[in-house]
Amino acid sequence: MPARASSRTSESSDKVSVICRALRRAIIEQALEPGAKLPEDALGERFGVSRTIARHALGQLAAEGLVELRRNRIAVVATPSWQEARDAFDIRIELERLVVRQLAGKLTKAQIAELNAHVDAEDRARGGTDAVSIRLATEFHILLAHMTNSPILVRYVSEVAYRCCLTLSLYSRPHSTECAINEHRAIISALAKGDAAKVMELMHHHLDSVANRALVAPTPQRGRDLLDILAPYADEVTSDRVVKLPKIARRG
Amino acid sequence: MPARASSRTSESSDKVSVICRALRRAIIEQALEPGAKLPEDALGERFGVSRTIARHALGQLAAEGLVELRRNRIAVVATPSWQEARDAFDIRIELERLVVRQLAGKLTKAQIAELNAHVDAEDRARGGTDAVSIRLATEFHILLAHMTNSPILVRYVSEVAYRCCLTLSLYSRPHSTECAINEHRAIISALAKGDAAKVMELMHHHLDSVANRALVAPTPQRGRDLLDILAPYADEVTSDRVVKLPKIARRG
DNA sequence: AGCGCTCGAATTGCATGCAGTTTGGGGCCC
DNA sequence: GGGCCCCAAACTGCATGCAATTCGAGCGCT
Repeated sequence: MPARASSRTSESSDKVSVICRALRRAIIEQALEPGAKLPEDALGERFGVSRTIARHALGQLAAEGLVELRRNRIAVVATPSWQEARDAFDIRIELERLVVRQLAGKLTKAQIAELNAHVDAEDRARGGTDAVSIRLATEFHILLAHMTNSPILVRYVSEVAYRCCLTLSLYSRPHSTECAINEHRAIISALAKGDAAKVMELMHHHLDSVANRALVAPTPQRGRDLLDILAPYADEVTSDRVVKLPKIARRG
Repeated sequence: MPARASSRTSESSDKVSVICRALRRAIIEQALEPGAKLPEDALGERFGVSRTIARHALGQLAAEGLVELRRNRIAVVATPSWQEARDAFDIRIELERLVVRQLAGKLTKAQIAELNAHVDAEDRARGGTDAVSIRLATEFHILLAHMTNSPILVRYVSEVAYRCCLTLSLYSRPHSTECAINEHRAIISALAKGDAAKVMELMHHHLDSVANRALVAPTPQRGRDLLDILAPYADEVTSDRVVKLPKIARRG
């Protein structure tokens, strides 16, 4: 059985979804950096909708972990901690091993062609900006997930992949896409051969090496992170006894 | 290292979150059955808020997969297909294996006591309704996830566990909680011993057996599912050429 | 100059109103 | 009697308005 029927994965075509998609893309391409402010008015005006819609979109993005929402405060692009980034990658590894396990030996010729075409596109994009390369690499993984025809799996892989994208932009240095592309090709060929164990191992190694290249060290908190450093220590105060930190961290 | 600092997992205390929690619970306790209608007005009135808020809550729940939202139509409690249920369990197995792998040998005495206390509560609830038993069993798994202190993992495990809860209520028969409780105890003791491989195996078997007990067969589509049966066949039409099905399926 | 304080502008939280769509029931025709 | 159509009621999609809160620039004090 090559595939189940394709299924509507919510996210239809109402205005909220459109804005979500636009923002998601802007975030993973780093047009919007982590910490960037997202006022409802501004979004609404930019996309030609009311605050209500913009607000709703921010809610969805927050549920996906791409945006941070604090009561009465301007929404900002999420700034995952190093630990959260590591957690995301750990989850991603398990999910994507599941993806390729389900897919091994089950792909049609057309699907394999589609995957190869995508990697070709990645190849062509090597001259372009890092952001586009990263986006394409991420979309390769999402394309794989789609081929399982499991809407739930698609959703989780997409979400966690986007989150990883986000952390890459935070903690990663230059980023060599070369080997990633080769690894993608290796995965495709192992999938075609139908060697489930092999392809799971390849995927595991692929993601692990991406993670390790990116999340180099428990990074001595570069930049804005003073608040994060202090957060654990302030964590025992009850939520109403909020510690008013002195103004240290500059804001985006 | 027993634990990282506890972290705010969104879902603070605004009205939207309150409604989400209430509905979530109502759904997993089957007070609201799959297919039940959720009109914005009614929710708003019941919870003393405006439609805006109710609507937003429904949006969140839809993102979690507990509610189905179709444009211009009343929201309904999700009715996962058998295949979706199976997919959810597959994902859940991988995620929870990750949970116990991270937890094995890392739990404090206090945490083990907390787990045991929870299972005791499950035990005491055996006389009560099925719905409560199922909820408690689910909450055991979520409690485990919390102990990893990985907010992302907590979120995914919670979501997928709730989804499984929902499918249990759809496809499962009487449900014997006995063995589940014993399996929970076995997992706790293996966690305490720190045998990661063993506990992963236990968790895998536990969830697999719950799934198999529940999702007995590719169920010959009992009840409402005529539309689902036909869906794949209608799937090649483009979205504007919608096939108008004759009025067959009665609605909730 | 540096620090804190205050107050207007910016922004969010939420309710309400209006327009467009869906729903379902009653009447009409066969 | 059964099927079809039409229409009012129900409901959603979305914008706007108002109150409450936060933000941040400027002012005065040290």
